[in-house]
Amino acid sequence: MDGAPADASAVGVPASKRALRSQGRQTMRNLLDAAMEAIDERGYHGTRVKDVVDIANTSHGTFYLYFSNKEDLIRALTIEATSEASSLYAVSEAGSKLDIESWDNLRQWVADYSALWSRYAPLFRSWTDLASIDPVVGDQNRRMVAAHIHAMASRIASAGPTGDLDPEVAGMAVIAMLDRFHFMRDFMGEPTDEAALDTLTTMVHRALFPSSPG
Amino acid sequence: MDGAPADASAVGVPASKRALRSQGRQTMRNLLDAAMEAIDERGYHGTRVKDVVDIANTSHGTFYLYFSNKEDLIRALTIEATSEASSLYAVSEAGSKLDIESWDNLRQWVADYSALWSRYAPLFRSWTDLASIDPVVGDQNRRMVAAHIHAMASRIASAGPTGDLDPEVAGMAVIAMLDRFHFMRDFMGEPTDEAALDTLTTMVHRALFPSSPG
Amino acid sequence: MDGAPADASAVGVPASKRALRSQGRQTMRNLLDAAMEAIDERGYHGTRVKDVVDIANTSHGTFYLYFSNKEDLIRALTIEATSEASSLYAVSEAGSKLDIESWDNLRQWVADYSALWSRYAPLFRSWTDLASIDPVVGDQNRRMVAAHIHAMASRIASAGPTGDLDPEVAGMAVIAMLDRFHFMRDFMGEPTDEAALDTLTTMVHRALFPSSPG
Amino acid sequence: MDGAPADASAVGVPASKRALRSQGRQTMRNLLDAAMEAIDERGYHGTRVKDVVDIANTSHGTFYLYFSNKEDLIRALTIEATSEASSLYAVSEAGSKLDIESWDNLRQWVADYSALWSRYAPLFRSWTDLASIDPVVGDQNRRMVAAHIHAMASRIASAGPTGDLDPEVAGMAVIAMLDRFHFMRDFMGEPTDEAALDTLTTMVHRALFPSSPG
DNA sequence: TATGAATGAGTGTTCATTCAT
DNA sequence: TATGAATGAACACTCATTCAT
Repeated sequence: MDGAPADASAVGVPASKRALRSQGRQTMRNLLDAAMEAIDERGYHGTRVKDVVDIANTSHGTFYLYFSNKEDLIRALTIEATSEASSLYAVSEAGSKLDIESWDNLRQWVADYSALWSRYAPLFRSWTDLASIDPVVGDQNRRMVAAHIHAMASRIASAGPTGDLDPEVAGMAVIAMLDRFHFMRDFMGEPTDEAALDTLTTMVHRALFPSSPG
Repeated sequence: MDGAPADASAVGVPASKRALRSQGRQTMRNLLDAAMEAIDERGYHGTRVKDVVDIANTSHGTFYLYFSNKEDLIRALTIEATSEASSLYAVSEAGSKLDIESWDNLRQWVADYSALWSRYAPLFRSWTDLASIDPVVGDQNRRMVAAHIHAMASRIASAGPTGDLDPEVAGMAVIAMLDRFHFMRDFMGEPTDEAALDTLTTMVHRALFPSSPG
Repeated sequence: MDGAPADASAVGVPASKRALRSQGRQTMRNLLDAAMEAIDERGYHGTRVKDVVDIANTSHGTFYLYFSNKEDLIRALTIEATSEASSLYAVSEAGSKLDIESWDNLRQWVADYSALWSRYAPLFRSWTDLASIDPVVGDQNRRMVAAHIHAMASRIASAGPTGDLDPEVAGMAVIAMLDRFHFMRDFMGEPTDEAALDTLTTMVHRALFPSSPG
Repeated sequence: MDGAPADASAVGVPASKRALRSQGRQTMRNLLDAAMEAIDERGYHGTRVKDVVDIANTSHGTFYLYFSNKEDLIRALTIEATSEASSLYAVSEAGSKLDIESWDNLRQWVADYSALWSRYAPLFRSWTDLASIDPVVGDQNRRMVAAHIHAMASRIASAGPTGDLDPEVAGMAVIAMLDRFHFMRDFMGEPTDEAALDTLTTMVHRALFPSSPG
C-alpha cells in the first residue's frame, strides 16, 4: 500500500534494457518512487531530473541507465498507473467487480476508485498536461479513459431502467464527476473523506436510477 | 462573440502601463488572442513567446511592452476568463440566473456553462497546469472554483428537498462533472452536442432532486 | 585574402533565417571566422561552442541565432570552402584556367591550389573527420573531390599524349598528391615554399607528359 | 592475414599489466580487433567504449583491465600499425626491399603499400584525426611519416638521375600520393584495383625518372 | 579475471528577457 | 511604439572511468 504496488517492479523497463538484477530493479523502483514524489511537489514541468535523482539518492548518470529520457520515465509511471486502474473494471469469476445497481456495491467501488486516485494523485492531477508531452502517454491516457467510460457505459446499459440516458454519455459523466471531484478536493486543499464519498455515491446512484430511493 | 468579450481590453494591463491609446489597445488584444490560439495548439508549456508574437504579427520587444513576463500574460487571460465566468452566477434584479429546480432553467444554465467552457477551452483544458505556474493564477483559479461551488451549494441549500445531500459536496460534484465532461469530450475528440447536454442536465437534476421525474 | 573571401557573407545562411541586416551579417561572419580559428587550434572535435563564441566575442545564445547547431556551422564553412574551390576549375571565356600542358600554367594553378589549401587548412586538414559528422558535409566533400578529379581527368584526356594513363586514375592521383602533400608539410610543421611547389609541378608534369623535358 | 599479425599480442600492453596468461592475451586481442571494427564502422570519435566491448563480447570493466583509457587503445593500435609499416622499408640482407628504379620492383612495393593500407584502413583513414587525440600517437605518426619520407628520399637520392628534384620533397610527394589515393578511392566507394596500381606505379616512376620509358 | 551498476564532469541547446536603435 | 539582435542562466543528456562483487 505504501507507494509501490506489488508487481510494479515489472513495469517501465526500457525496451533496450536487459533483464535487471535485484540491485538494478531496486534502483529503478527508487527512481519511479522518487519521480512520483517530485512530481507531487512541483508538477511534471517543474520537476528536474536532478530533483528525481536527489530524492532517489542516486546520480544523474544512473537515471539514464534506466530511462532513456524524462518522457520515458513518465511513460513508465503512466503504464504502471493505467495498468492498476484497469483492475477497477476487472470482471472476477464471481461476477463483475463493478456492480452499480446496489448502493453498497457502488459505494465500495467508489472507495476503490478514490484509493487509486489518491495513490496516483501526482499523475492524475496532471493528466491533461502529461498527455501532451508524449504521444505514447497521450494514447495510453485516452485508451484508459475510453476503457473506463465503456466499462461504466456497459454496466449502465445492462442495468435496470435508467430512464432515457445515453449510456456512453452517462458513463462519461460519472467518470468525469469522480475524477474531477477528487482533483478539486485536492486543489482546494481538503481531503476526500468518507462522508463525501457517501454523498458522491448517492448522487451517482440517483442520477442513474432515479426511481430507487437515494 | 468571436474571441474577445466587449470589455476585454480593460483586463490584463500590466501595472506599469496604464494609459493605452487605441493602437496600443489593439496590439494588446492581438497578443491576448494570439496567446489563446497558441495555447490551444500547443498547450501552455509548449507555447513560446515566439509563437505568440508570430501569430500576433509583432515582435519580441513589443510583447514585453505589454506584459512584464509570460506569467503576466496568463494572468491577464485568467482574469478575463474568470470575470466572464462569474457572470454565470450573477444574480440579476429579476432573480438568480441560476435556477436549478426547473429542468428547463437548469438546461439553459448548462448551455451557458458549456458555451463558456468552449470559448475558453485552451485555458480550462490546462487549468491545473496553469495554477502551478503562478501563485496569482493559482489563487484566481481557486477563488473561481470556490465561487462556483458556493453559488451552486447555496442554490442547492435553498432549493426544495434534496434528500440528505451535503450542499457543498453536492455543489462541487456538479461543477466537477460539468467541467470534466467537457474536457473529456474534447480530449476524446468528440464535440459536446445538445443531446449530451440534455443528458447531463437530466443527471444533475436527478442527482439533486431524486423525487421529481427526470 | 585574410580569412574572409569577398562574397563569403552570402554563404552559410541557415535556411530558416530571414535576410540578415548588416549587423547580423557581421556577427555571422565573426562566428564563421572564429570557428575557423578554433578548429585550426583544436580540431573540430576539440572545439566547443564556447571556444567559438569566446573568440567571436559574442554569446552562446547568439551562436544559435545564426546556426541551428554545431554541424550547421561546419556545413556553412564547408559550403564556403567548396564554393571557393570550384573556382580552381572554372573555365573562363578566354579558355580554361587549368591548362596542364604548359609547365608555367600548371605552376600557376598549383600555386592557386596551394593558396586555397592554406586558407582553408583547418578544414582540409580534417576533411575526413568532418565528412563523417554530417551527411550533408560528407556529400558536399565527395562532390567536390569528384569535381576536382573529373576536371583534372578531362584536361588529361584532352591533353597531348600521356602514354597509356587512365585519365580518371591519373586525375585522382594528382589531386591526391597535391592535397596530401600540403597536409604532410603542415603536419610535419614545415611550410610549403615556392621551391616545393616547383618540384611538385615538375613531378606532376613529368607523370602526365613523360616525353616532354621536365 | 585476417586482422591480426603474428606477434600482435606483444604490442599495446599497458605498462601496469605485464604478464598475461593466454586467456588474457586472447581477451586483449579481441578488444584490439573489436576496436578496429568499431572504428571502421563509426570512426574514432563515433566509437564508444561500449561499442568496442559489445563487439568483443566482454564488459566495460574488462576493457579497463587491459587499457588504462581509450587513448591507450589507440596507442596500441598505432604501434601495431606503424611497426608493420616499418617493414615496408626494411633493408634485407640481400638488399633493399624498396628498389624504385625498376618499374617491376616499384610495382611490387606499391602493391605491398596498398595491402598494408587496406589492412589498417580504419586507422589510416583517420590518421589526422587520431594524431590530435594523444601526443604519443601524434608523435608516433609523425615519426612514421618521417621514416617513410626519408626512406623514399634516400632511395631517390641514391638512384640514377632524377633531374633536379629535391629528394625530400619528391619523397614526400610520392608518399602523399600513395596514401591519399587509397583514401580517396575508399572515400568515393571504389576499390583500388590492380589497374589503378599499375597507373600509379607508372606515374611515380615517370615523375622520378623522366628519361626512362613509362 | 570478469562483470555491470554507479558516477559526475562536461557540453550542446533552449528560451525568457533585455537593450540599442 | 516598435523592432530584432543579443544575452546567459538553466537544463537534459552523454560517456569515459571507477568500484563493489
